[in-house]
Amino acid sequence: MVQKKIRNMEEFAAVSGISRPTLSKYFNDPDSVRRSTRHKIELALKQYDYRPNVFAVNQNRRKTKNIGVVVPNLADPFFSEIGREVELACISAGYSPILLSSHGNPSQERNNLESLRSLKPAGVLLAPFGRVSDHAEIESFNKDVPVVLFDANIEGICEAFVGTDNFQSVDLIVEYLCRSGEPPCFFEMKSPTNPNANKRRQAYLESMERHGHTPHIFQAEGSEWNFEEIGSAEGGRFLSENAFKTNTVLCSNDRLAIGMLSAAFRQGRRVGHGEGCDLRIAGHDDHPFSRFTCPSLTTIAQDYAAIANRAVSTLFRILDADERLKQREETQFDGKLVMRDSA
Amino acid sequence: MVQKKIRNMEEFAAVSGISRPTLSKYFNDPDSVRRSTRHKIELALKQYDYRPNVFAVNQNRRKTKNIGVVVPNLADPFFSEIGREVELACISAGYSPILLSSHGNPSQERNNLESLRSLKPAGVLLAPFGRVSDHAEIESFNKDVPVVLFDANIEGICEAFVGTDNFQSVDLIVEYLCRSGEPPCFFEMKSPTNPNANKRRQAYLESMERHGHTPHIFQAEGSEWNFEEIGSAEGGRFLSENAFKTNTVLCSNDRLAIGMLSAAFRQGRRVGHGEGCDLRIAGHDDHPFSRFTCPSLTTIAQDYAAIANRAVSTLFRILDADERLKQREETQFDGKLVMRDSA
DNA sequence: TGTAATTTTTGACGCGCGTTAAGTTTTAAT
DNA sequence: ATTAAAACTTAACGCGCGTCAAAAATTACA
Repeated sequence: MVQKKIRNMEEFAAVSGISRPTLSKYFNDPDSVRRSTRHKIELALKQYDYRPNVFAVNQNRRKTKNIGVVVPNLADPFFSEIGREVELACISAGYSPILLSSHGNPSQERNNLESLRSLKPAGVLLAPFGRVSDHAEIESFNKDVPVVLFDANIEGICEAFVGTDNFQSVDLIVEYLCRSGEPPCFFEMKSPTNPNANKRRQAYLESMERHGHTPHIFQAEGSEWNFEEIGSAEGGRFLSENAFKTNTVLCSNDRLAIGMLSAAFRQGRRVGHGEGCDLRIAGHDDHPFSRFTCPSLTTIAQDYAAIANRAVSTLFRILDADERLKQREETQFDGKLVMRDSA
Repeated sequence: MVQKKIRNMEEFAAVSGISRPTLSKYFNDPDSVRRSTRHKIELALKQYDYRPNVFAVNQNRRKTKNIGVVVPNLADPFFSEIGREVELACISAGYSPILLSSHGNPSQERNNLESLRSLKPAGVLLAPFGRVSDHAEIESFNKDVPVVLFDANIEGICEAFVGTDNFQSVDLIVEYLCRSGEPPCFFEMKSPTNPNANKRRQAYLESMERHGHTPHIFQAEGSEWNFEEIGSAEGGRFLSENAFKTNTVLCSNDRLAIGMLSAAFRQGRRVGHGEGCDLRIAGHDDHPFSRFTCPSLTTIAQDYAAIANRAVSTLFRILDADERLKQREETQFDGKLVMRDSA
């Protein structure tokens, strides 16, 4: 069944017996044509595999069916996971996601937005760096294309933010740690670019106060993305110097915790809450590898799927209504405590 | 300095004093115009930030400046690393990489190639699943768009393949393990889809024979992408049953090894080559997390950058010459032994 | 300074599709 | 059967740029 190759919509109109404007309507929205013509078209589509030329289609449209998805670093499994969820949600809504990683480089974030501009996306889902992001650029971008932030919030910018409630989640694990042993110290990066890190520190301070304990914060030098390395080197240093005031350390995120666990192992420390253990380490994020650390890492699980879906649905609400939200929305999902062996 | 917004090349021609066809030539290849006009254009570009409309540009071109990059699973750090290297190499060559992940799903690999078709890419860099890839589809795709395979080879298909020489790398680590202790058993998935896995098994068999030892292969059930889980569950079972014939296990890849290390830890086994250790575990790939396992993982490092750069340069050689290679090329880089604490 | 080679300009057509306006057919309802 | 609404067809224009041919301008070289 060798069919004549269809070169354009004109030719497809000829073989399908449907006029070109109607076909154009159909490809724009299959439900916008009469049921019977839709059947005719789809029958013809099976015989002759024709697809509208993507570039010609988008040339005239002011908005495309593209959704930009920008994450700070795909090498971080957290973002590859949530990026995937977001991608899937976009596809099932009939949009084409374009996933861009900023490779841990804030200036790349600007580049990515810049390239997205020329792709005329209908909307953008952005997980920003935070403090080091180009706020002005993002704000200006949002004027042209609706942007929904996820994971990391930038106060007052863009249409909406979807993430995890760090105050709830940190309080949850602090409460658990206090209840089940010595109150935790807090281990983090010295100058985190990520706003979540700042919130977690704040949440730790408030939570400790609420539970009537003295907070102890330990900060690691370094500003790169190699958190494991930093957790291992700096966390290991604190450990070997016996700097921590209690036998329990809450790390600002799992990657730091993974590094610290490796340092603890090297130093022969017994980590965990069981018999013969003298150190407890906990994290935050439920990193895909946290189940396989030694010992497995007690942490907070963020609801990846919920965050991704809410971010996407919020964006689509804007796109469907074809107007911006009356008011900026912030959604924060609860984290869940994942009790494993390390604390 | 509020400049009039430029809407198209016509208007930019007006304000820059250069004719539209010359501008078109310039944007196609800046070196194709006279030096002085190039300067004029670039001067004007700084004043009025104009960019050619991507869609209009690509509508008429049969080939675009897009390069498709397809990897089986971005959630695997190996692929996010190598994907990044490939992206950077494309950008520095003036192309626009489009990174697509198949999310561990072979049928998604076909979908990705299908979507790429409509983007008329100049070339594609594909890390295929291997056995479960749609060979016919890939071969047919390669007829329209030159494809260079990397990481995983499919015999005789596409223009070229770039990867690691598994026979060299496995021999290297087998030799090391034999020299420094008991000869290794081999732990792998029962029905790996990845051709590298099969080569590594074969390489293990040959290497053991060469060194005069009896090979022992242990295979885990399961066919998913959660290698750590499988390594932990199945590898842990073999460990607890004392199934391994020697005290040394070479895992087919680091992710299996990471899982097995966690199982060994749970069982209280002392892993390593030092005093008081009764088990050695080694991996392959130098996964980003292998430095932070407990103990740190002895493994084989693949030369990510070399593979990525060679794959990209091979593709560009085809694009520049505008003709296919006379003969299919295969390049295999040597792996390097990374000695850490686990073996 | 003259001539040839190179580069640019002018003018025009085409790509494939979105979109509109006016006319025609089909459908649903009276 | 009558009528209005809904859906479709026909014809045509425009989008922004690639590309071509012929004419004009610039450069290189002797």
